[in-house]
Amino acid sequence: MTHPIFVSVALDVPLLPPLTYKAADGTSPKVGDRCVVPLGKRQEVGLIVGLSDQTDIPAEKQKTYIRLLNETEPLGTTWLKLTKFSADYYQHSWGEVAIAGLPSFFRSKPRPRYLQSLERLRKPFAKKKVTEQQTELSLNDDQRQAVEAVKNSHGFAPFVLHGVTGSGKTEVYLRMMENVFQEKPQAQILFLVPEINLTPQLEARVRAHFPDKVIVSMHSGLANGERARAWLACHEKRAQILIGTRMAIFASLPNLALVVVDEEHDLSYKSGEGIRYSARDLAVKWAQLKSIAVVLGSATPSLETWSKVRSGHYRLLTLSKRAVPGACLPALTVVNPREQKTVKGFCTEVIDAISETLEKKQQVIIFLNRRGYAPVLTCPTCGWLSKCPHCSTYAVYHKYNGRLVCHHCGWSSPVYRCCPDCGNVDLIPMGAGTQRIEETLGQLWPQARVLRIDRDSTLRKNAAKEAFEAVHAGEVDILVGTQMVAKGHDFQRVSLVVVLNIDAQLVSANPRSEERAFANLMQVAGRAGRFGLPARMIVQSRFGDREIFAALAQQNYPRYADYLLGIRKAEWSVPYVSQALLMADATTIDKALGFLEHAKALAENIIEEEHFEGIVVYDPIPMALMKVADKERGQLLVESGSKLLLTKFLRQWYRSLCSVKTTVHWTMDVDPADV
DNA sequence: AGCACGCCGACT
DNA sequence: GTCGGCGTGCTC
Repeated sequence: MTHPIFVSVALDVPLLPPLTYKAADGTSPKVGDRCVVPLGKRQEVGLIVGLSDQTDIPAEKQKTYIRLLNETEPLGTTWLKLTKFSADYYQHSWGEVAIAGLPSFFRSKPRPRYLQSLERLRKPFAKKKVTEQQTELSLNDDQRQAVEAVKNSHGFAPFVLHGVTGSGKTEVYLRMMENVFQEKPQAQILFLVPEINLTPQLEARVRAHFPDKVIVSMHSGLANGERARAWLACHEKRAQILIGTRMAIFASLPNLALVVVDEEHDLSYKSGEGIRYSARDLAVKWAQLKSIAVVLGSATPSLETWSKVRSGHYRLLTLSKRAVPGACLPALTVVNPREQKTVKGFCTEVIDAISETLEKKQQVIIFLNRRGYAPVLTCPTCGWLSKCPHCSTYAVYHKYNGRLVCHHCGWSSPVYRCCPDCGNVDLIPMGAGTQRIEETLGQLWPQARVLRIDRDSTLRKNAAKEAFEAVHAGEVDILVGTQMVAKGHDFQRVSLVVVLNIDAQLVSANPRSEERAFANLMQVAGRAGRFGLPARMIVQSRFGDREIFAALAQQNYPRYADYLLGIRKAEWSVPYVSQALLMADATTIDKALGFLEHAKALAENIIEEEHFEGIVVYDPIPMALMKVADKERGQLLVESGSKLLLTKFLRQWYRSLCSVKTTVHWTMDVDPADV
């Protein structure tokens, strides 16, 4: 095919297979090149995914591309395979995945001074100052074995690096990377992290360890230009290390030689809108397509990952000891607030422990997974509750700015001076969030320096960084906060961790909520006792006899994970079955459910006619949070013991759904995080 | 997804 | 009589 006349172009349009265009005279398109094409009345950037010298398209429909964009290398075949796989697996068009994964500079029509802009993007990166002094840490046996295992692996090799907080996972990642570079100096490494702004320490360590490598990062906080620059550096092999959040999975890395997914259990790897992909799962796919090693690291791996360890598909590397000399596990106590005297929500045992810790000039962390002052405001006279006018949930009372805020749709209003129903002026905040706990701490220990860390306190740029620095500098005695306090920060003098209000997660209807509670508890436990101080962890819970606390006391993740897997297997639920969720939203729940009923009938037809026995279709139900931002939402679950069968079925079902004429808006979520 | 075409309601 | 609502259908 020396003169391809026709090119097949993937475009960022739903349900559309690649379209055929004529190559412009004198151009030599390659698979992986981008081009600007006419599409109806508009012009779009598309990706050439195929070449041919003939077509079935009638001549009057044939159009020629307007401009071939080949000033950069074409996208590689593995990258094309990865985006094609993602499109098929998550039920989108190829172009939706491939084009949408590009930075806006490469996905939009070239602006007038395109070539100059391209040159500007190629400007070399200034070496970032290495702030952290590199100290060569020696590895313990566990760490050495893990590093060796990856070094000696050949071809596609998925590993799970399981190690409690403080067991030295980061050092192991660095050595693994070092080995890759030793063998192949031009290699590229993809390092995925949950949220980059919460892990500046990690990025700094990677930079300090590899001062000679070009290291770029990719996350949603990046300006368009910066993102394009990082993307191009990866694509043109000038960058060797890419540290990024889930979006980095679609970066072009022609020399990819190792993938690391840190905190692989983290929910932020699953995209919640648009193409609902799991960057962790696609990381494994990347590695498979490239025939390289992938390392999934966590103190509390997801059950999906753990089941693959147990089935022998992933190889387990365990770091059993805390690598920091003198570090110890905190001793766990569970206290029942129903059986003990409480003061403002704190059990007396907790109060005593906090006082003792403060007297010893050590630090306390109080973990509470609920921001705001109070989750709901109520009128004691008539029973009015502060409902969000747009969602089926309550608006949270925020005292510092005197507002009611909906945490789901963002609705906000000044707090009412009196009950809007009966006029009573004494509205009562019910329950406690981080702000109220902060206030209570100030009342109980007026001399203590209290700092709150949650999404509200860290809105301002650098606020989070400054807050964490204050803790490090010892300017804080009690740190109260949400999950944010538990993520990736090493605090020097924490010897007491208190967990409030974990019970909601232990009695939730969502089967995965308990495993997340465990991950949260393990993570926050890891904040204490890192530097040789004997440490305690006290959890206030009514369910002290649950398996979760026995496993937590020993910091024994395998015990708990195997226990949960046993239950899941008996219940025939995830990860032993694969699921997909069809979600519909409309102005009324009846419309949404009506559409889903129709979708169910279509599914049942396909199952019968195409012999998809083994696919289970449930009934449409309103979603747990039925209304969000004035949209009423319903969902329909389908499930199968065979992932392959489910994927095949979904493709057919998706096609028939696309031809349903409806005003109902719907999306499909393959491998949903919550059902 | 856009964007046009098309057929029914309230305005200068 | 037109402006514009969003239902329907197509994009090589």
